[in-house]
Amino acid sequence: MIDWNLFSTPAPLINMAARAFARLGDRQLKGMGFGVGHLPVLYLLRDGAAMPQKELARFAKVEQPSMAQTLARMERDGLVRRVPDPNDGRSSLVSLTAEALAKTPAVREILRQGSEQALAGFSQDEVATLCALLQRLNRNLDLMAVEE
Amino acid sequence: MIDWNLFSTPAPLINMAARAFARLGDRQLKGMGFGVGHLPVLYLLRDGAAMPQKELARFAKVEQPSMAQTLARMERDGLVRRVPDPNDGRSSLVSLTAEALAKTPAVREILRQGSEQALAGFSQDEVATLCALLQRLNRNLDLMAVEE
DNA sequence: GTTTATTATATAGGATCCTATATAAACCAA
DNA sequence: TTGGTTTATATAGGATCCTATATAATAAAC
Repeated sequence: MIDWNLFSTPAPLINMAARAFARLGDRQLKGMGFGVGHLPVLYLLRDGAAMPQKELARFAKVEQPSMAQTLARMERDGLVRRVPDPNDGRSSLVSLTAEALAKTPAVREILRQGSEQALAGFSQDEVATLCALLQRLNRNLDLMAVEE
Repeated sequence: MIDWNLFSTPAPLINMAARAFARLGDRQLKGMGFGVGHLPVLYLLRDGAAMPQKELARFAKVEQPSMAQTLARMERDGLVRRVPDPNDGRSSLVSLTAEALAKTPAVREILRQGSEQALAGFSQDEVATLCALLQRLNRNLDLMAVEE
């Protein structure tokens, strides 16, 4: 029986960590013109690929309107470009601009350093354990979202 | 060397889990007139206590303006009440209304069930390990936030 | 081939969070 | 006591996410 305690149950701990990661990430990426919401897009289009909004939303696990807004902000800031899909008049193919693409290695390095610092004192086994437990948790949460 | 992969590093897994928890929580609490942002407030004021906004923000680990907005929405919805602090003219003491207070046991039960379902298949040891690792991670993140 | 259903985006409205800054009360030092 | 600092809230502006719904183009059915 879990007690009504903010620290003995994973959800509040995960919420705190997610907000801390977002604050730090925004702070570190700000100078380069990025925000944490851009990261899944940068990751998915890192090799210069183009893909429709729908795919980006699916891989990033955000709802379609969330991705639409993120892409609108990124387009406004010159980070992505949309070209009409020649095979589907409803769809556009999104890709990073040359400027954004050029910055992805630096973003990657910043994230690597941040992750390293956040995991200071963790053994490789502990990191692997944490990731494995989080993956199992995410699978359960995905199932709960589907049910009814 | 972590690779540029969304699933081998804790941050994206934590972000996904946090959003999944928030979606589920909002869905389950909606019928009772609550949202996930209310939870730290409900927890901290669960015994009928009154405390200033500053304390609520500190314990919930959100910035003061975030707590101010959450309380404004909760006051608008009749969930909290503010009375001027007799000892400090700048401050108000926030407490739950009788209606909100009456619902906290049901909220607690809904959260308990949700947590149980999210942790389906986890042994008690695994839950404890996950919480311990998350607590260590949060301590590191707190340190990183302080550093300049 | 027209009608209907599905699918890709867009828009509306709102919750939750953030940073930066303004305001007002309280405290403290001269 | 007055003037400067600290402290509690409030406000402004914006990012990220959500649900619900509208629009437009494709696909499927008849």
